[in-house]
Amino acid sequence: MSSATHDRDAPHFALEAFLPYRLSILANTVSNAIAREYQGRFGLTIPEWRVMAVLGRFGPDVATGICERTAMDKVMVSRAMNRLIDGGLVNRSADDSDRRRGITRITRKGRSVHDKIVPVALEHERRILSTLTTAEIAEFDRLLAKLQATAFTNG
Amino acid sequence: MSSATHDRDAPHFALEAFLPYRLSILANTVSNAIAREYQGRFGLTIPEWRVMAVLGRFGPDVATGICERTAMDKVMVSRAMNRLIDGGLVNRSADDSDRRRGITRITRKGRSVHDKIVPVALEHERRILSTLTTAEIAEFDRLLAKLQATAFTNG
DNA sequence: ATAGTTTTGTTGCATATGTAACCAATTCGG
DNA sequence: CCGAATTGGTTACATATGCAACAAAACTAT
Repeated sequence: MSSATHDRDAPHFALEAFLPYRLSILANTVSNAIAREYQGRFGLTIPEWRVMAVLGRFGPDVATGICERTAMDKVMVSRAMNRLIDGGLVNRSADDSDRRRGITRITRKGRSVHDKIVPVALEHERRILSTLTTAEIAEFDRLLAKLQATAFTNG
Repeated sequence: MSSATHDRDAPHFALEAFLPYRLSILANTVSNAIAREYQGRFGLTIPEWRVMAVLGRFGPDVATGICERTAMDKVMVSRAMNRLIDGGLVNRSADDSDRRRGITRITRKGRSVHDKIVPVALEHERRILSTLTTAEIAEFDRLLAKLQATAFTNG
């Protein structure tokens, strides 16, 4: 039978139910909202914020270390760090024992910005998750981790 | 006490546990894998594929309609459609009752490509979800929908 | 020592994407 | 009807991003 959906023996495909599509939409919606907020209130992009978050938590590190902890490639990290240096939020000094490496550390100003963003970020997360019960949050967390593990394995 | 994590009274923030970060990583991992596959096997980008999917399912439509059904903005849709026209997968004819509107329809060639991609897409989705049980898939689906609903509301 | 390889990070180029300006067709208000 | 606002879609420009080539430093192994 010929229905409103235009299929003559065609395989049926519903984009709006397709997991990669839905994941992409949700992640982009969330990311864009956060990006606008960080940009507006702190003048930071998301890559910059990720670098700040890692430096703020783990202390001085080299670009390669930041790459691993942020899942960003080295080009993105390099550019984000250079913008942060321009803004005076971090500084970099050569590692004397290996002068290819530049050790980046957060500045006092950077620490101050970092400490202002963290509560905003956590509040944002809380707001997103506020639609779920505690049990649902835990479950979503668990499923996300499971998916992430296999996504990386296959990719 | 001063631990390995570099915090002196600083708010603690764990990037790897931050939901927006995790969502972004997972969505990008999945999207990139799919994008490579569609590009390699069918020469389509993801925006192009979304347009094809909607035309294939709902039949001829105008760009504005495609925008709504794909959650892409009109610039992206315009560009994707023009590339599809260049490739001969869709064609466009002016709507005589409103000559601003261009009605896009899938061609025979486009339909053939569409019908080849759909099983590949579904198989990809199946593989991603293969780590979850049926019940978990249903639950993840439900939670995703809940999150999506509020994300759009707030955003 | 020294040539070849690996590591670290940057730069160049090509592509992707969003915002805003824009053009053309249509509708709306009087 | 006619000028103003609206709508459908494209183009221009500014950014963002990924890949590959690169330069410099440091290893490796003879």
